[in-house]
Amino acid sequence: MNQANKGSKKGQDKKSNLGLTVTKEENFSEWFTQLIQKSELMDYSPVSGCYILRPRSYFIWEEIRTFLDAKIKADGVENCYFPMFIPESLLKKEEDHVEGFAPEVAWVETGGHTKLKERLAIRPTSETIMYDSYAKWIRSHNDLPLRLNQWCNIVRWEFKHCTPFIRLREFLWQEGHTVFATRTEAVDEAHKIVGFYVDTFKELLAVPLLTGKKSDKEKFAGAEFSLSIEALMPDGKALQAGTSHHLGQNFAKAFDIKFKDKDEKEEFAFQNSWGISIRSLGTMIMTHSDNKGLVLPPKVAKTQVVIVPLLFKHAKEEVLAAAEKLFAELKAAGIRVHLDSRESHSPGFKYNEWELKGVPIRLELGPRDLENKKVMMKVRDQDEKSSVLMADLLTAIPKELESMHERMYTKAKDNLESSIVKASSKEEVMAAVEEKKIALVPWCGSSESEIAFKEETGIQSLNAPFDQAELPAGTKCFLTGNKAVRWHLFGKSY
RNA sequence: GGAGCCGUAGUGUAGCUUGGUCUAUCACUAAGCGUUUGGGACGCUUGAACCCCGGUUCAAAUCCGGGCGGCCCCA
Repeated sequence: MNQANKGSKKGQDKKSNLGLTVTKEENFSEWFTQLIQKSELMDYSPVSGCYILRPRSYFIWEEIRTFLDAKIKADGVENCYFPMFIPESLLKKEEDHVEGFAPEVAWVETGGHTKLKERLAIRPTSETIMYDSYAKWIRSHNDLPLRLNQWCNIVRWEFKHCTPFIRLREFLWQEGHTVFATRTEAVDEAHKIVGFYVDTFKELLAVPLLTGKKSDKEKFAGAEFSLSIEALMPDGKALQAGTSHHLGQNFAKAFDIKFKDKDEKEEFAFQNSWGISIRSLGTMIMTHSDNKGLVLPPKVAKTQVVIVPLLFKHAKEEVLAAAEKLFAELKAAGIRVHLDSRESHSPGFKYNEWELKGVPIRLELGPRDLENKKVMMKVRDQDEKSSVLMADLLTAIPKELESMHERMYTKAKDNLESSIVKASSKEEVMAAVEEKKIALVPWCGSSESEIAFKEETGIQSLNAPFDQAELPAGTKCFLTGNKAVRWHLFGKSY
């Protein structure tokens, strides 16, 4: 590497490369890269843009999946699995859709040594292959609604620079594809799904979101409209963390998804598609972590509590026995606990290591503590340690985990809210972005104005917030000076 | 879509300008043993590297071409 990561930190051993060697503030992207590698979340693979999810991060994805899966199933969605290969002819059925995805589709052209008659796309998203089947399955209004979801991987061959968890060539996601007899039902569902996503991010990841409608330029290829959840990262860039698209009858017409209604009249169906991806992890990591390493929301931490026994020669046996007893008790209470009784490392080393890995609570147990029937407790997002009676731990720990989650969410929410500034001109928007903020502006919504502005400044539309304050009569668009039709968020985006 | 920088053990690096003395530097790390352990312990021992392909040359980590990969800036 170069100078960028040579920067040493005061208060830290100058020789050690074990911890982070840059701060979040001075070099955000280097900080992120070091963080996710050193905390053993992720590693690079031999293929550019394709990354390895190690157990510590895959666990988080599994938790997200379990949580959201339960929500959508309770709402009536069923899981399924479609093939990852899509014949070229199918992919081309909806015009806007192909046009949107064509530049980044990866193709399979040979099987063994034989050239295929028709090349196969590796799914960049599954609308086309799923709707081909939907057309066969849906005959009558009795077949509706059809609400399927799949958890899978997809491939989009990005040519921009890839970033682990954020922009990848292959990634994990869920994609829901639903079909309704009426527009109202479909539109209602599209909004309901956004609510599920907001809950998931809040309850599990402690990440607050901006919910709203995408501009015409930024909407999904082939959609009538797209709803999105956006998070704000510490470098001032917004990150689209999930989307819920209402497809209207566009795909139904292209794929001939028709049903007979009660009057025996044939109608095209109304559809939605919606998804969140592994990107949610990137959002969470960037939002909470600090210069000591990861800070994991307790609910998704693979290890919630680590016990570090202080093994002095004179009292090793007693301390170790007490630590093992404590470990067994916490485990029995359903807490994900790890006992670090390695004798090859000093306690200080272990403290730093577990902080780097983001473990929410550390318990230190030494001879002095043992005498007093206490342990030292350190919560990851707090500076001070506290001494807790062992007898109180089983109630204290769940409480601490809960309040840590609350603090993380509140801190992120305060930051998000203070980062939105109202603006009424190009210059004000640019100034806001310069300060790592995002701007709420009155806008006319025209794609031409957005394209030109993005070309000039790199600033784009994010979404139009659902809770819209009323626009004062005669408010002008911040770009064109024409009549503004809504408030819209603008900023830099990943 | 354009411009630039870079690629040496697991990590960070020295060496490249001016080819040879490189049997490749230093630190961290890893493994083993011993002494240690309340915020990144210490000693000894042992491991481990020139991105790939081609070219120039008596000789390539070093020069040239291509590829692959990484970083970063602009749009």
